[in-house]
Amino acid sequence: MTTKVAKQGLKHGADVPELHEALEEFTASSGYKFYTYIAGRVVGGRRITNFDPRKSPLHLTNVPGDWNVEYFKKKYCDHDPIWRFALGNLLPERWSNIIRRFDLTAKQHKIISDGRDAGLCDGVIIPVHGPGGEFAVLSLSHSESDTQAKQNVELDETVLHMFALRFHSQIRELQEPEVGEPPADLTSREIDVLFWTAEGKSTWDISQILGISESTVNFHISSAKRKLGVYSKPHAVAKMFGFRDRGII
Amino acid sequence: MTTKVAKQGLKHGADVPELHEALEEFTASSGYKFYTYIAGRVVGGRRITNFDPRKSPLHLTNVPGDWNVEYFKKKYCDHDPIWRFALGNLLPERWSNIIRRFDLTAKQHKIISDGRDAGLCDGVIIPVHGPGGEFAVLSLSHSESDTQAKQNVELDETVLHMFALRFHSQIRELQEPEVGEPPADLTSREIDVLFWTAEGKSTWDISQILGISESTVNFHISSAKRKLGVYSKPHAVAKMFGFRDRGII
DNA sequence: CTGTGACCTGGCAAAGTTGCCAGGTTGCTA
DNA sequence: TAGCAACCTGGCAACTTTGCCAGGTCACAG
Repeated sequence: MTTKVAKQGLKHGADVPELHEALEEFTASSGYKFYTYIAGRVVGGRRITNFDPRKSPLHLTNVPGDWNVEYFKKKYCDHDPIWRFALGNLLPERWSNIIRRFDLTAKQHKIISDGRDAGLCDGVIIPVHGPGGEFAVLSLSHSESDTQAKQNVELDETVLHMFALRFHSQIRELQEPEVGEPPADLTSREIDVLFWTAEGKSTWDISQILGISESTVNFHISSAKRKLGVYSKPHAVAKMFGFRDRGII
Repeated sequence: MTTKVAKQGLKHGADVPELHEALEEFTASSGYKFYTYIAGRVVGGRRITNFDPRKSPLHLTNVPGDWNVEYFKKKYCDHDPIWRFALGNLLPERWSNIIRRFDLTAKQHKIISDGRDAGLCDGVIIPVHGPGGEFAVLSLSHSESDTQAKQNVELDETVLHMFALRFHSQIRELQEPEVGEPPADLTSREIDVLFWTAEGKSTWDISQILGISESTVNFHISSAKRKLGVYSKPHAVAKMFGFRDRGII
């Protein structure tokens, strides 16, 4: 399995159904049985939304039954050690390694065992982190333990990782096209004041930090808001962090 | 160049000088001349600080002269299209492609041309995103344009990417292992009100959107702020999307 | 049934923000 | 040397937020 495999089916400009098909094929060729891909944005440290909380995160899976629905309904993601591992780490890891390496709570053992009952015995979790809390996981698994299962002999976690990154990168292009908005050309001082605003400082605090008057801080904040096309500081901060804006200016 | 190359010198438990040496070797074998690796945490959308915000970001480079010092001193990172691209994207990209694909401002053209004067003519930027705004870039470059330069014929951006991810993953293990606060367990209503706050809505607006009273909106915002340990809405908005926590429980 | 936590409502004073006005300095470039 | 953009300052009225108080309903678990 070479790096070429990691790109299979990921042709430029593919739509979600085409990408889903590529995921099916990749899973099969990797020797795993089940895949679950979830993409969204981390909120409050452990959950994810599709940023707009009225929608649910993007969810592609071939796990039978209601496991994935139940998982989020019961807020398993708040405690699941595998989910939590993915949220805090960058590289793929085998479930068995995570379970072995950490001392799990009773609640966590129950989640693992419920998963086994649903046919998810062992597998690999691949985290994908992006800007502004963007987050996705690709979870590949089967119903027997890794040692029993016949995996692709050339299987390398690196290749799984590259596929996940490329797959997610294509998905995110389809999520928020957001082409219309001209990017704001903020001055360094405008970035300064918004930065400290995001750190929780009031205009008076910022005037002391930057050694300028409170009026000036207000002036720069107003300019920044005007350029960003917003009418409140939280909105300006959110936009600065690039939640909605993938521009480079 | 196979996936094995991406792991060269990255033996488990290596310290920063050993990793630095591995980076030197990898750069040489890749056919590039200069490397710059910067790791930290994104603040205010476009700048970075160290994991520990009191220190400066981790910085490993062999670029001669004061270019890298000047770069941050002059706040080039606020506008540099290559830096901004890395902040907003997941996959490696050639500088020349970024410059070609976007309409740059005069300020941005000047940064590129200043870089050329410092001997950084063309190269590739590799972004690495992590949880809670964790961010690193590996920039590999040379003093001639890509087409003129003699690169490793087997060079594949995928391999550069894998090296960067593994390299950064090792570096982060060496940073202060537990800087994180426990993640805030926000209720869905608290997430709702912060979401609409981030969208620029006032408490009155939100009361209309959610069909509750303004007092209730205030109540939920207060609860969320208390849980997040902050005293302003902009700070809460920034923090809700910027939590850093590496534990799994 | 009692406790717990999420969710909801109202009011009020102090503090902070917003949007507007007017003006000034500095450094660069045409 | 004139123009320009970034940066800086001060003031003021209208508005919003903050942090506190008091109280309520509802669903669910021990």
